[in-house]
Amino acid sequence: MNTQMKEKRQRLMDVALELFSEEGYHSVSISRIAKEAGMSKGNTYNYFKSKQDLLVQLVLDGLDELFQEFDPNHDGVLTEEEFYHFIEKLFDNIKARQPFWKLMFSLLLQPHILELLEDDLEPIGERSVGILSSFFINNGSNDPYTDLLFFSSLTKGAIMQYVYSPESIDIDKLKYKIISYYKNECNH
Amino acid sequence: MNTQMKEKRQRLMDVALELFSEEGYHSVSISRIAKEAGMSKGNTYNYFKSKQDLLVQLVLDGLDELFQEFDPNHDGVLTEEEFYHFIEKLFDNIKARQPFWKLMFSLLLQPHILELLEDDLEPIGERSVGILSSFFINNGSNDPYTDLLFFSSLTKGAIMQYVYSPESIDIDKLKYKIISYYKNECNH
Amino acid sequence: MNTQMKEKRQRLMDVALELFSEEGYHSVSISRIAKEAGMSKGNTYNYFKSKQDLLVQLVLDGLDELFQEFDPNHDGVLTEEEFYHFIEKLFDNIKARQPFWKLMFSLLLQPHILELLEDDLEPIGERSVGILSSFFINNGSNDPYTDLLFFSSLTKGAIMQYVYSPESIDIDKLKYKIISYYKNECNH
Amino acid sequence: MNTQMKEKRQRLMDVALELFSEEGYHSVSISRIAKEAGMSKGNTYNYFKSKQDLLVQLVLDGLDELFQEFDPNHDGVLTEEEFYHFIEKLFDNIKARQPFWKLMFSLLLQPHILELLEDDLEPIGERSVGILSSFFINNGSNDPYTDLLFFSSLTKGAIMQYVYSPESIDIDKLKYKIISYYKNECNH
DNA sequence: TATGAATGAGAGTTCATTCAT
DNA sequence: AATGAATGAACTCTCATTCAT
Repeated sequence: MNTQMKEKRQRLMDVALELFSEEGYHSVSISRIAKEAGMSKGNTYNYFKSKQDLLVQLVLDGLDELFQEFDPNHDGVLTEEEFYHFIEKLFDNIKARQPFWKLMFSLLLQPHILELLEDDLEPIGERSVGILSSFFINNGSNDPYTDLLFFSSLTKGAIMQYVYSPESIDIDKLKYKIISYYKNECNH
Repeated sequence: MNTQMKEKRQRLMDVALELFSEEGYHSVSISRIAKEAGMSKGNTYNYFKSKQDLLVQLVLDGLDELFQEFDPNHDGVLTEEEFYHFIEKLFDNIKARQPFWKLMFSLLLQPHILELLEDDLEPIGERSVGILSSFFINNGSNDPYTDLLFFSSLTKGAIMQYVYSPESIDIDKLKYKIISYYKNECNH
Repeated sequence: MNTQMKEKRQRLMDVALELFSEEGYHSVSISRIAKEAGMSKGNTYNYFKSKQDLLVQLVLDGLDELFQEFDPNHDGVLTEEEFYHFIEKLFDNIKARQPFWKLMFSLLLQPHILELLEDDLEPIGERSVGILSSFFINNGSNDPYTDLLFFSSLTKGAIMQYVYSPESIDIDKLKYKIISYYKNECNH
Repeated sequence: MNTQMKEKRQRLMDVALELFSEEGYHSVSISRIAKEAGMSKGNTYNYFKSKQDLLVQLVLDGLDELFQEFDPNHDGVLTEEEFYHFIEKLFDNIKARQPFWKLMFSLLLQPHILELLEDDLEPIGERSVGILSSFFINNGSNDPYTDLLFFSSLTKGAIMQYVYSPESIDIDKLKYKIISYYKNECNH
């Protein structure tokens, strides 16, 4: 695949991400995506073998980008400092890639679509669970599983509120409160 | 509307809630709902004047039930005890009415659908914001807005995780951790 | 059929005539007619065996009324005075029974519906042709057929214009002009 | 739009004109038109964006053709000779384009459909009224409005009779009688 | 006689996908 | 690689008609 094709493929994905996240997967037609990406309906099938495939690639690409940013490339052990840094980066990422997160969250609630991604999402989930559990254990938790649940509730809820109505949320204050919660030794 | 009709109407709503929440509003056709409810497609229009109307009734009915459980019929002031009680009841409700919450959350991420319900949801939202803000202020918060965000992130995230995969979540432990977080005087 | 039934039947026909003529046969549903006549959808089938039957009865009834008014009960010979009187009465009738004429004219252009009425309409047509042809012959016409065409064009066109937009037509002036045309000896 | 597409579009319009005029707009379905035009139902929507649009295009196209034939490109003043010529051409047109006139007349009696075309038809009507009124005034009429009504009744009635049953009408004789009526100085 | 729930066929329309060009 | 006409299945919704009550 040459440069020009890659560009077109990327343009399709950009447009699709924007539209899917704003209007929903089912409400956006292939011809609309094609038109807004400046190409013909039929030609999209040279880049993605179906509408669903486009969605899946979208998510996989998004997850890849996420990895590149978050993959600590280390032994899977999080220091306290790295944990705070992780939170900071997570919130930065949400702000920077709002449409992607919006799409992901809307898919989360539609298991039938999500099943297509299961194989790709599972290792990510497991790895995160592992790393964070270890972190909580290392920090003296006697119920790391629940601590993990609490943490992921907090972050998922924060993300959801932000992608749903970013203008009415002061996401930075929320982030600081979350960080300060974990810094507060009461919780150790 | 006699008993038999009420039953059929209810059956339609039950089926629709189940399917909408599992597969998404757009993926479920009226004919499918009709078939699973054991009647003809056309007949559903004797009960709901459109597919959208069915969705709206579903949500409004669900919210009504919610009110009956939560509307404390009081002055809008929450004591600490009532606040914990509220959390308890909220989690009970989520467990008891998982499909409804799943539907609500999937709608939350589809603004175009949500707009239909805006008028009904807004007063609820505003009321909750008012009551909870007052509570945080009364309990010594100097940033009730962020406290509210933190609280609603926690609960929304918890709900989302639970409705997405109830079998992999120990929702009770999470609930206790949330309650104990607020009981812990560190946060006062 | 007792009095009450006749009344209901008549009410249905009145409502149907009004609606069909204003909105068109296909645009008006049986349930709408039933509702506006103050009865149930199903019950209309005790009075007319189908929607089409209702239409046909409507037209036949209307034609009957027309007969009663126009049937000269004489030998089929029109004097000049009777001819002018006929025109006068025709225009009176159009003004008095505008919906009926509107319906008739809209059916005229839909042969497939009209075919159902062919048997009933044919004798009327033939009789009129006969009487009017004789009249034109008696008055010195050497092409009674064309005179008849001219006359029926005039009257049909006048009716059509009137039923289509009665408020923008001074039908009386038109009537007088038509009569005076035939009184004017130039045309003999 | 290339030649082949133009042909198919034209074929659709031809079929639709034939069917609409014979059976009425509401009685003819898009699938029927598609089938008789030899294409799939869905494909018709590549040529017309709705059934209504097809109808409107049909009428507008027909009116355009009419204009090309009738628009004298002059100052709006009709000489006597031009007036007779206009009648001749009108009757020629009716013979040549019977289905179009049949459709137009059937629409005339269905106000709800006609409203769609009001904006396009109004200027034509007004222009005709103006030109013909002037003609009657110039020819010594002291009631041009009624003369106009008389004239348009005659022509409308003639057209209607012809499109309704062309085989039973000698339209040429009727035309000559109309012309000779206006030539006859009695009417001056 | 009267009701209106129920049916089933069919309407207009959309759209993912294919395919000839 | 690129186009968009063409397909066919599916969609929401309507309505004449029937039938149990």
